[in-house]
Amino acid sequence: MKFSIYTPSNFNFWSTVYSHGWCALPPFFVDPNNRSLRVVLPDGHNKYTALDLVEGKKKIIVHAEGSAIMSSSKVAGLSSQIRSMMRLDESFDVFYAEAKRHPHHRWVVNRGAGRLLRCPTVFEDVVKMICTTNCSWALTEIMAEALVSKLGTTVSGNIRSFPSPEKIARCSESFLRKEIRCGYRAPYLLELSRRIAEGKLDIEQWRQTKIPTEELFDEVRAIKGVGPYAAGNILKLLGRYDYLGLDSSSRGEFYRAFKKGRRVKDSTIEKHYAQFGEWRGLFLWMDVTKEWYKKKVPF
DNA sequence: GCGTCCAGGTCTACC
DNA sequence: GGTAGACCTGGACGC
Repeated sequence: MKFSIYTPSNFNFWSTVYSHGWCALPPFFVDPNNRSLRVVLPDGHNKYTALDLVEGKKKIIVHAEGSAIMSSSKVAGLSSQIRSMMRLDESFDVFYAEAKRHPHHRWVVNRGAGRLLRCPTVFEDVVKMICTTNCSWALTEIMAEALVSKLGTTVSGNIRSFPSPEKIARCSESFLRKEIRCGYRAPYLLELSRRIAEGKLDIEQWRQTKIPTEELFDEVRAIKGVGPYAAGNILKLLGRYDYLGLDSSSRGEFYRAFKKGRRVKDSTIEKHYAQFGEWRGLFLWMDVTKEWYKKKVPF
């Protein structure tokens, strides 16, 4: 079975898929032969649906495995999750208007960049973000792969889901350290998962909340293992771009692009991006990833 | 093959 | 409020 999701005129499928590293972390899977992105979406209590997304003309074509007809309510639920992941319901008009004003950023408009792919759940985004801290990207991939292969639910064949908070909450700290290879991050992931599983923390409402960004930043920072870098980037996935979320690679890219490789203080970087107001974090990310669009985005 | 060193963010204790 | 050291892993490097 297949169905379609119509997209805004300034949406670019592959620029969104390759907007950052998430598409390389399971259960996401980019199939270069079929030019598709596989996603695994939660679908009720401990049930999951695997879907292949393909770029269409002004739409995303969604292929579901098998020929069984889905109910309209199920299609609506899956479509809603995909719209959220692809950021289809957020307005980027102001962002693109600002990008047009700066010759250095006109490529952003032409490439349809700016929408950052996110996971079906905030929980998956936060866990993966913690797994990016203080390690190489290769180790992040190892941790994500282990979470899915050892704790995920089998959907079909070798396709597995990202584990639920309840599934991680039932693990021992030593299992997370040794089998998932998340080392000292184990107690952080355990505490987060247990608080959510016990109903003491609801982070899924972060995508809808109207509270000021500073307050939301403090809430995100209150999670153990989430410092300024991780919180700034989690906020970007929540549609708030007021924080830069600097790490070694984004600092390095700034030094290279604007200071001829010379190191400068973070406050200098912050001053540079202050001109972009509430979009500053996204403009920083555009500068960090500009070269990706020439090298990494295949389509 | 083995040992050592380093890079990568965050937390905690201490000043 | 600022700083130092610990946390853990993979990779690079020298032997």
